[in-house]
Amino acid sequence: MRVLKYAILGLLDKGELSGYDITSQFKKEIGQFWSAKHSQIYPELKKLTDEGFIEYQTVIQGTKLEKKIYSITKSGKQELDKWLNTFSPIPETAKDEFMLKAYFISSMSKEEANELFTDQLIKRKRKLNHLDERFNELQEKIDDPISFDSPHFGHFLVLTKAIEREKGYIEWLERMLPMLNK
Amino acid sequence: MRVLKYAILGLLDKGELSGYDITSQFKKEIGQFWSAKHSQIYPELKKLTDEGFIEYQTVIQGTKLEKKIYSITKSGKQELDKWLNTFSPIPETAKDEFMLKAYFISSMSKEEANELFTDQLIKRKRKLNHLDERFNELQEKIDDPISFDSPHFGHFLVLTKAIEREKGYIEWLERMLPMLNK
DNA sequence: AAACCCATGTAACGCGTTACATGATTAT
DNA sequence: ATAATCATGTAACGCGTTACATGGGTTT
Repeated sequence: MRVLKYAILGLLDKGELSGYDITSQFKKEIGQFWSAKHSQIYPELKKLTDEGFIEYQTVIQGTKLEKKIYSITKSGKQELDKWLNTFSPIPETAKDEFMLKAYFISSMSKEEANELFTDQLIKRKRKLNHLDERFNELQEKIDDPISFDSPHFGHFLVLTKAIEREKGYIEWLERMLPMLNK
Repeated sequence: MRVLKYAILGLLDKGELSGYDITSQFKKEIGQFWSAKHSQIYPELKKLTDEGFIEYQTVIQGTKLEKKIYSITKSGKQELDKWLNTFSPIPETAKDEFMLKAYFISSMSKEEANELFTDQLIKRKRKLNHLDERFNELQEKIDDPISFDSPHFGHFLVLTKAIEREKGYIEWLERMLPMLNK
């Protein structure tokens, strides 16, 4: 399916970026739902350039350091739009290693299961706190209430969804934990 | 990380299975959170046998059809327990192609975004219905209320979590949709 | 007879991570 | 000076999907 291809096209449609910048983006906002390492990104950028979906200018940073600033082409924008307007089926499987362990709870003692779930709850709560902080930072940047036209609307969507995900996890863990305590 | 290794060990710790049976399991209960195709399972079974974590007997079905019934060894059970008792960090990224599209909402028109979100909502509701049906089927099999000791507790955990996941998705989509309508 | 399910395997290819490799620039 | 960050690439390996390949058993 080459999702990375579309992830890069989507990022470049927001603005010009270097390979390094793209790597950085995957560590931030969209990183909750998609990411890739630089070792995968650089070859993909080369491929997309060969295919004519993106192009670049070489820029000198300082005196020697070269960087390539990529931008999306008309052909690339068309390709992106095609993907954005494709309705895909929901994946059968959303892989989650913790839930795989949970499924095998009959292979654990009650104490072991309790520790596993408690550890997961702590980590999910910590993650929710981090996301809440980021949401507060976003709130300060936007003209409340946010709307479709805000340049931060995409960020708002992924942040609220990630927060929903963690809250849902926490709620479920807290609902299951009493069954592992007594 | 070889998660498939542990998925197979976990399944075999519940009972003896053929490669075909394991493939079937991934289409059912645990399929919401982990799965693999038979083309990946058969080589992995061979590898686990070589490593001494599982073993098999050949059984004749009918007159000619051979199948291999696998079971976990003591060494395999130890390996499984080690994994079950390892606390892993929450993954930074839980890949979700729909959310990647959502992040690129600024590349869509309001109408396109509305259609995308509406389509997703319909699909998530349909999935929730299927999961609810499966939950009702499970309810009939168990001595209500379910407890840690029930042989269906693992199934109960993954089903309730999958239902929570879909409900959370639906709730979030319904919260976002008004911003794409007006 | 045909369709569907049971049953096992391999081959080719693409996706993704870790490690290898190098060097410039900026902040402390 | 030193550490952190910016910047780009390749190599090796493992994971995962699609397709190729074969055949037996059961149900309609």
